[in-house]
Amino acid sequence: MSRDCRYPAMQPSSYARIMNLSPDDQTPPADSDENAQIAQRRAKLAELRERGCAFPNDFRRDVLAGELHARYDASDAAMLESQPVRVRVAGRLMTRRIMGKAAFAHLQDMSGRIQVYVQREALGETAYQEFKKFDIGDILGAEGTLFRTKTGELSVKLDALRLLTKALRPLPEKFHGLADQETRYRQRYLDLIMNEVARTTFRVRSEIVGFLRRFLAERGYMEVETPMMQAIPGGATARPFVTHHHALDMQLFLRIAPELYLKRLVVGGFEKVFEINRNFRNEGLSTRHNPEFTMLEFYQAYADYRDLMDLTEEMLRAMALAVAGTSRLQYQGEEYDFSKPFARMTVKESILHFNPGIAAADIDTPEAARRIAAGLGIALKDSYGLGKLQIEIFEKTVEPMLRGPTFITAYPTEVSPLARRNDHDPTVTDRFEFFVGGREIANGFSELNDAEDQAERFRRQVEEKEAGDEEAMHFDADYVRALEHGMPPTAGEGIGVDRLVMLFTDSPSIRDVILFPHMRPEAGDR
RNA sequence: GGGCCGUUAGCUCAGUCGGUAGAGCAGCUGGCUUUUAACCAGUUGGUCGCAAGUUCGAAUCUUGCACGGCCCA
Repeated sequence: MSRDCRYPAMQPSSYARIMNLSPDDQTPPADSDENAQIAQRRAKLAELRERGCAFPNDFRRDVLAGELHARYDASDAAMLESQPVRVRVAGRLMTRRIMGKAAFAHLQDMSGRIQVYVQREALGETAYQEFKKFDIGDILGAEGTLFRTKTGELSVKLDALRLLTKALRPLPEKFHGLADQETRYRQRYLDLIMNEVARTTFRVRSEIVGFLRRFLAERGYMEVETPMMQAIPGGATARPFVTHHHALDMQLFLRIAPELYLKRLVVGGFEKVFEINRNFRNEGLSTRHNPEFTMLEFYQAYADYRDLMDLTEEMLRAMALAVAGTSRLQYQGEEYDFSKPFARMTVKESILHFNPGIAAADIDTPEAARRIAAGLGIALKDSYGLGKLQIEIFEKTVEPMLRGPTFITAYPTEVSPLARRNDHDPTVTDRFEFFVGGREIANGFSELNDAEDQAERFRRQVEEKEAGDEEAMHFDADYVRALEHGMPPTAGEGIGVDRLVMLFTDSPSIRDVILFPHMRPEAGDR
């Protein structure tokens, strides 16, 4: 590695030609937030350009910071001295302490940080002066020998150091890091550079998604991808985003769920399928809702909702151990134990359990349930039947109370247009939802495979849509046709991946677990 | 959609009763060859979110708007 640039310097004129700049205007136009520090860095970059070595790409590292710590943290100073280890590391300059003719600095790469020791004597006067012009945030390549400092930190004594990428903007302050929530979301790269918590959160997210894929693949499920753009949005009750296909001159919707396509695949003979992908719902934003969010959906023929509850319990218990390393998850000051059997209750049982003042008769007729719901201050529409009233009461009084892992079963048919009716009580479906910390994490059911019943339920949804319910479903004739070809008895489930990641990373907001959460445009961007 | 809170230097934050804007970090200059929030001395840097209003005078008071946070629907 040479400390000088290895390419002959270009003439300013040729540089200007390449960059398509006029000779008088070799610096890009200043942004509105330019300041003296950025100007200084631009000047340093311009100098590098003059020398023809602004953005080299010939440096190759041979080890990561984390690997060095893993291998040599146990080696003492004498061992490192007697058996010298040469290393080439690269990373972002995060800290620097210059003491005259020598300096310490930390380089940060994807695995962590390693301290480097820069001496004028070792580098030579020219390279050392270059080093002093580097800025926090610059990307450097360094080569040297491992040693341990007086205070015991594993470090690299450098004999060569190069600037690989000039950073034009200063990083946030080293001690407090980046604290502003808005900037953390809008400029996630800064959050990731500065905050270990952010890096950990998204590594855990990646581990969870990887775990889910392996867990399902090991059990014979096949991963598939189904349309994100759909002519008829289906599979959930939600308002869709609308877009337009120009060549076909037709309206398309971003999908609100993959469900109907995955079940078409079960009809087609792919009897165990899953998809991990984005859904889009045109709703408000909150700490629990992002317009696009990630769902796992999986379907299995010759299974019912009870089989899926068992599978879910096994999945989450194994995930806790594999990802968190414990079956006791800490979330926002509460602890949830995934090792014990998960609680199971029906909707009606749970309402009675958490409302000592409500008797079974109070939620068995529409009139009584309406009185109870109104008494709870719930806004009611005339169209609400008994099932919808029960669910409103459930969501208001029961959901927030479901702290530990809990399955709720027997959802009213009225609010479950895609689920199979219960054989003994046709007013409810063979469906469950799974809750932790008062939040719905999963939703699964024995699928409705009666094409005629499905057609009837679509018709009822269309009536509600025509009555003004923008979330009600469309009639999907092709889906009914698919069912008419015969779908084996099937169970299916959706798991909200973002909410799962929130739980596993102790994140209070869904924005903390989505790399680039949706934000309103910044002022001046519109 | 409603309520409350916030927006001041690149970053983290002060700013009293309305009286011409501050610190630390970062930057710049100088010193310092085992530091680690390095240290010592000096120093640059501001559309006080935006726009109106009140006032002799507004970061500060009022109104509206924008963006964000928390809570509620």
